[in-house]
Amino acid sequence: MRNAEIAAALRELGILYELDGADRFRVLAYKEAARTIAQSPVSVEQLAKEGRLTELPGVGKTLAQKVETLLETGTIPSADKLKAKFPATLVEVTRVPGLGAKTARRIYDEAGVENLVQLKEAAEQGRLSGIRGLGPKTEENILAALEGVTEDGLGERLLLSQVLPIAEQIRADLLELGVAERIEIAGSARRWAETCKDLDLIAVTPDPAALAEALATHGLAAESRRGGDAFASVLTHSGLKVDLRIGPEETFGDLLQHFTGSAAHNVQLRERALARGLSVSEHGIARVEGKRVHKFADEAGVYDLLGLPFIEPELREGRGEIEAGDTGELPDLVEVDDIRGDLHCHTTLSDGRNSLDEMAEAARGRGYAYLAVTDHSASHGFGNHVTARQLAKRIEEIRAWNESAPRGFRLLAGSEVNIDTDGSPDYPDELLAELDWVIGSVHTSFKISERAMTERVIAAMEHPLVDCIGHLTGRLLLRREPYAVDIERIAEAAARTGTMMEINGNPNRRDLNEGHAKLAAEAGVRIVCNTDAHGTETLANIRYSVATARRAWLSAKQIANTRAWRSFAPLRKRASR
DNA sequence: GCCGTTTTCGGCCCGACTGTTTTCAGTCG
Repeated sequence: MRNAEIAAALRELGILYELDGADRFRVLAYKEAARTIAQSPVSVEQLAKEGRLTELPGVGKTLAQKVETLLETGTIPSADKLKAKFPATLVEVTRVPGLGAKTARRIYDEAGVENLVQLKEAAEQGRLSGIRGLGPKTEENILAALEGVTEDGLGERLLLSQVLPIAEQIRADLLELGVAERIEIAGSARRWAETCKDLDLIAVTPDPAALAEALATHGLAAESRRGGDAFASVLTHSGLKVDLRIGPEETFGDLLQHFTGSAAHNVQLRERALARGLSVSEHGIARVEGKRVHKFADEAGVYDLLGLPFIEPELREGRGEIEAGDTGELPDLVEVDDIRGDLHCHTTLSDGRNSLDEMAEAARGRGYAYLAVTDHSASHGFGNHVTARQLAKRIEEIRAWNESAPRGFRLLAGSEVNIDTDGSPDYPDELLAELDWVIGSVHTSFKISERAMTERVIAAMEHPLVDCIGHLTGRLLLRREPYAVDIERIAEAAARTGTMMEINGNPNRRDLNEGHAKLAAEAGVRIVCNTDAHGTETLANIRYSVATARRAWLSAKQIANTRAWRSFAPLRKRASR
C-alpha cells in the first residue's frame, strides 16, 4: 500500500470521527498524521514491517496500530464501525467549500442528505433553510459551490509554472502603475511548492481602492470576486484565484510571514512563541501578558524576536526547520546563480525545437560553462529516436564545435538512453564510451512491480557508462502517478556506484522530488540540477530544479553541477574507468 | 490522539469572515 493511500484512509477516518462529533484535537491528530505519512519519502508500509511507525512525528501507539491493521486487513475497524453508523458518502459532503463536518452532520440528521446529489436537490428545494444555523444565503452558497465541483473532485490545483508567471506579471504591472509601494508574492508560490491552489499577494499602498481597482481591471483577470480596504480577489482567465491583501508598511513583515505559511510552519512557530510568552499573528507579536505589540516591516524581525535566524520560504513546511534554526543547523541553500552548466537537454536531432547551435548559444547566454546535449536514444518510442550512426555523427559535430568554441564554454556529447526492463542501456558500450555524459532514464514499461523497477534502476546504475539517472519516478504532476521505487535501496546503490541522480526541472516533473532528493543527498549521492529543456526558452526551468533542491534542504556543495568543468569532470563515473 | 527545557496529565495557533444570530458557531487559510 502506498503512502498516499494510507494517508487517505487516516484522513477519511479523521473526518468520520469529526462527523461523529469527536474531540477536535483528536480529529486534528488524524489529519496531522495523514500529512506526515503523505510526505514521507520512504515507504510507510516498510516502516510498519520494521515496527518503526512511531518514529513518524504525530504517530503514536494508537495510530501506529491502526495503520498496521490497515496494512494487514485492508480496512480499519473503527472506520467500519462509523460507516455503519452513518453513510460514508457524508465525507464527500464535507469537501464542499463552506461546509464542514458539523454542518454536514446536521444536514444529514435533519434533512436526510447523504451525498452530493441529495445535497443539491435539498438546496434547490429550499429544504435546508429550516435547519438551525442555516438560511437562504447558505443554500445559495452551497449551490454555487457545487457548480465548482468537477469530475475530478473539488479544489483543483495548478502547476507552479502556471501560477508563477501570472504572479510575476501582475506584480510587475501593479508596481509599474504606481498604485502600490510594495507587492510580494506569498503563499505556496513563494515557497516554490509543486502545485498551488491559489495565489496570495501582499501589498502596501496609500490608496487601497485604486489598487483593488487596478487588480480587478488587470488584463489577466476574468472576474472580480470581491474587494475592500484590506482585500481584493479576482479569478483569472486560466481559473486561478488571486487574493491580494493590503496592509500597513509597519506590519508588512508580519503579514508576509503569515501569508507565506505553510500552515504547519506557522502552527509550530506560534507554539514556540507561546512557550516564550508571545503570541504571533499577522498583526505582529504580542506579549501574552501585557500590551506591547512588536510590529515588523521586515520578515527577518519576526524570526529574530522568536530567537530564530531567517528561515528561507522553501524550508517553511514544518519539517524540522524551526528546530534546525534553533540549533544553528539550517542549510546554506543552493541558488540558481550557483549552477554552472545544464546536463540534460534536447535538440532537433530528437524531439527538441532548437538546433545544436541555438541551444549552445542560449546556454552560453545564461552564463553557463558547459551544456550536455542529451538527445533520446535508439529505442525512444515516439518516432524521434537517434540511431547509433546518427549519434556517432553528432559526437563528431560536437567535437568540431568545441574546436572553435568561445573560451570558457564547452558542449558535452551526451545521450539520454533508455533503461530496458533488464536495466541495460540501449546503445552498445563502445558508443557510450565515446560520449562525455550519459543519463539513463526509464521511458517504457512503467507498470512493473516496485521490486522489479528498483532492480531495473539499480542494474542501470551498476553499468560503468551510465553517469546519471534521469527523472527517477517518471511522474507527471497532476497527470501521472510516479512509479513505485524503493528510494532507500536506490540511493544506497547510487552512492556505492558513484552514479549521480538528477532533479529534473521540467515543472511537470520536479523529479527527484524534494523528499527523494533529501534522502539521496543524505545517503551521499551527488545530485545534479537539470532542465530537460526541449527548447532554448525552457533552459530557464532550472529555477524549478533549484527550487526542489532548496526544498530538499540542499546546499551548493551537494549539487555537482555547481562546480566548474574541471572539478565536475572527474566526478563522472566514466572518469574513473 | 499526541506529546513533554514548566507537564505522563492537561494542554494542544490565530484571526477574519460569514451567516446566522441578539452573542456566536462554523469554516477557512
